[in-house]
Amino acid sequence: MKTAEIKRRWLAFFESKDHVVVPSASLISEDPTLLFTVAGMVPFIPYMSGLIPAPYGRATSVQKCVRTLDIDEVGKTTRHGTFFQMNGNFSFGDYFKREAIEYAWEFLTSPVDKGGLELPKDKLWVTVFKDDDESIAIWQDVASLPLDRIQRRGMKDNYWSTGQPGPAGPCSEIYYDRGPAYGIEGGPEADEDRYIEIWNLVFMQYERGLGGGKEDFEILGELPKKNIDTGMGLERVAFLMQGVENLYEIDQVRPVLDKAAELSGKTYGQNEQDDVRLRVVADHIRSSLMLIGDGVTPGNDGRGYVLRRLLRRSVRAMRLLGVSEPVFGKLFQESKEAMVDAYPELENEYSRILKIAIAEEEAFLRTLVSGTSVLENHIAEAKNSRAIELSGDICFLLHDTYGFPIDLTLEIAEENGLKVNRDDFDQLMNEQKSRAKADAKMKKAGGVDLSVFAEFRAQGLSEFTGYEFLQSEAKVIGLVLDGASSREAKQGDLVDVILDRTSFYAESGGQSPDAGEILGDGLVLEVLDVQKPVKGLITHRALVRQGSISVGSTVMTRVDPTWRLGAAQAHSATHVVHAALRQVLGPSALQSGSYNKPGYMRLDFSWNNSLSAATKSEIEEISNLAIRQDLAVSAQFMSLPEAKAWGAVALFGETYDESVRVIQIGGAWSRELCGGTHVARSSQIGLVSITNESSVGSGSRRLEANVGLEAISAFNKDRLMLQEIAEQLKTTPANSLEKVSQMLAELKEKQRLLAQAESKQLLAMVPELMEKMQEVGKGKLLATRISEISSPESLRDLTIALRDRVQNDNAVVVLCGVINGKPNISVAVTSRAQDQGIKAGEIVKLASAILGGGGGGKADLAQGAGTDVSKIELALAEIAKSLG
RNA sequence: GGGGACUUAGCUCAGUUGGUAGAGCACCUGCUUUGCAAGCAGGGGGUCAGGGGUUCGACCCCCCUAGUCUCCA
Repeated sequence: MKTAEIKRRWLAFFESKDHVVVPSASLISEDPTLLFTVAGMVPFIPYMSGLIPAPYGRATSVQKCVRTLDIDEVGKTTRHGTFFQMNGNFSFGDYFKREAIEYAWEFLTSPVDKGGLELPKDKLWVTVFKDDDESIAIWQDVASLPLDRIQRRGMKDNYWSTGQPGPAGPCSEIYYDRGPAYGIEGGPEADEDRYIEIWNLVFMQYERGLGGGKEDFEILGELPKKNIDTGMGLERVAFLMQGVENLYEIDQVRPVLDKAAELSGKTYGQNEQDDVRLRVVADHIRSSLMLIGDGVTPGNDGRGYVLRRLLRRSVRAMRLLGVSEPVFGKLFQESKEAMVDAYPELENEYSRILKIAIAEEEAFLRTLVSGTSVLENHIAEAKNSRAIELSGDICFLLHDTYGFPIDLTLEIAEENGLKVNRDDFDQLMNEQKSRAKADAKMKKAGGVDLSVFAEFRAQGLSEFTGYEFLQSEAKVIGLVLDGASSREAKQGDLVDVILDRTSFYAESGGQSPDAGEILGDGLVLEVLDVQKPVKGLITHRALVRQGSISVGSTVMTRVDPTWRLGAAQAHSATHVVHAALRQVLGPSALQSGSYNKPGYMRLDFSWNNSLSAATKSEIEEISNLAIRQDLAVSAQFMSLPEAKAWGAVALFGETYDESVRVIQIGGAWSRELCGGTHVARSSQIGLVSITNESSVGSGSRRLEANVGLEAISAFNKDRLMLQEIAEQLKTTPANSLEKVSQMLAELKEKQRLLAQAESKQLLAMVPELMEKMQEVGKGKLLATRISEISSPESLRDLTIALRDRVQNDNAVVVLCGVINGKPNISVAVTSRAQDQGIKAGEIVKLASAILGGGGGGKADLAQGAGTDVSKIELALAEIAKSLG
């Protein structure tokens, strides 16, 4: 049975059992502490923990997941994949153990023509928590399983909790017996490779307290609402049903593996090491495809870095298989075709996905080239010094600084007959890891407890009136002082205010929060920040200026109209610039983040090269043209599929409800899903002026612009500056540029002429100075004072010129000159004199000490300076004496 | 978020404990020669990313800023 077919059956089965079918959430987790959606239940966590009331009693989903913790195990085992799909059914205070077990058994064992999977009953085993007699009874009753196929296991295997206070409970797992060829008898307790876990049923029934980790804690009591959370690994079931050996050989993955084998000329199944590499490629390509599809772009931190690693590991594995040409085009094509049945949206996204993948492949091939040359240098060096191994710090340097993978270092070193000090490398690697971890620990201390907001959220959603109104009458639902709920806040308090409705916009979608006041009878609060700590709940962080505020009272929210206009201008400008950007660069230039506040906007987007000045001007021009055309800006609510059919741009990492808000500027000219506040017509934006374009890491660029009045005042500032420059140059602003380049050219020419004249002058002095050359001891010495010299460089050049005249003799040239009122000395020694043990550096040291300063140099040339001009003759005499 | 590194001629890059800024390619001139990266001789081209500091003296050491690469969390 095809993987996509198992998925369809799953959803149909639970839909028939009155479950709401919830589409897979994005791989980009809504929870900021998680990089990715790592399990099927992640999107339901707020409902499980009670933070937000569940909108339905029972639900089902097939959730895309990415987990990279065991990335090094990929390809080596049957069941470690970085991308996988988790089939789940969930109950929020609705059904419990009996139904959960009944549904699971029915789905697994009912005949194919009845919508089930028809797994043979005698191959299924079950584990339960050791004290959970209730579950055992249900299993016997529902499935008529003999007791010897139900195994009791302890806390470690069959008890679920998050590791922290909150819901917890026993679980029951279903296993499939692959048969005696795969291991010993004795059930999952004995061999988890023969008996493969396919489904985990979690019965959340207790509230757990503090305590160490996942095994040692106190049970506080029963949960008021018991939940069911189950997860069936889609890939595992698929590989069992498809009669293949592991998850890399299922229909959604195998074609990539085959293509990689074809490209490398390898035959799968002949060599274990090559097989692992082929599986790594197949797994990583699929994960990358899905991640890019959900809007992740390669980067050097967070999610982007995980994706980059997956892509680069694929390139590395291909290279170890003997392929060094670019291959992503072919591999991604296979992966897309294998996945598109289950995820049709991949078809539309594919050209964007491929572009991003190929750009990363090219970038990595470049770093491999430069890394290879560094490695070759070190190998040559090691061979020259007859070393037998490459040191660990060189391998670490290659990995850490040049991004050159250790496996490739090992391979290439081996080809050159060198070993690698792997222990030192691992040690350095661990040091780097603990550094980063220690830092993360420090930063994490600032975590906020959101539970205080859960009770307010349970009373309902905060209504946002700010799209239509700047002011709203509202009732005070709650106050939070120093993290604790409070009845009242007095003058001077900094308080979080929760209202039943508000005209204040909370920070989201890149738009900064509204500023303004909350007013009441003798009451004035200055609103400093507006946030949504929990989905659906708006809090106002405010300072009580006058009077006091209490729960239950009626207040008026008043947004500062000037602030709001500025914010709306900036946000609409962001949409306009985004549309212009895509018009110029094409649809792959997708916004990856934004920030805007009155007068300023910032837009991050995926793109590989810096923008030329012409491109920037073009974007700016299109933006301002759209502003001048006075396009209508409208907002309307519709379903997500409707919005997508309209071609509205959805931004990744944002989560959208069933009903989404689409902002249009000039109809189809710009359509984006957005919850922000906007101007009514594009002309109200006034002006957009791009100030800067820069990189935020490889593959990601940032545009910044001034908006409205800010743009005009920035222009004014520039104009004033240009005027001042023109005045200084005694010309007009229009002619300033020409004047400056003219002046620079002139200056350069003058400097050139000056240097020429000076060197001519210096050379002219040579014959005269040569006459002062004396015989001292066995050699020649020229030690004299120069009257006219302008710089230490000239003094040096002259010294060298003189030495060159006697370069075949045993000779020393010493020149002293006064520069800026200080005595300078320069000494040059011919090679024959150096052979006699004469060192220029020592002569300078001797002289500069007499002159009251310092100096030094090498054997052939040295320079120094001092403070006492009157000592020059003495110093020269001492030099002559020392050489004589 | 934390670390490592890079930025030198139009291009690719050397520059070894701070003391004369270099090579190859490209360019210009001349000679030789008429083809597959031609040869020979000569020549032009540098705010050593920008700014500050230490020093008699900084491409080199220290600090800041910008751009780029890279690893780890």
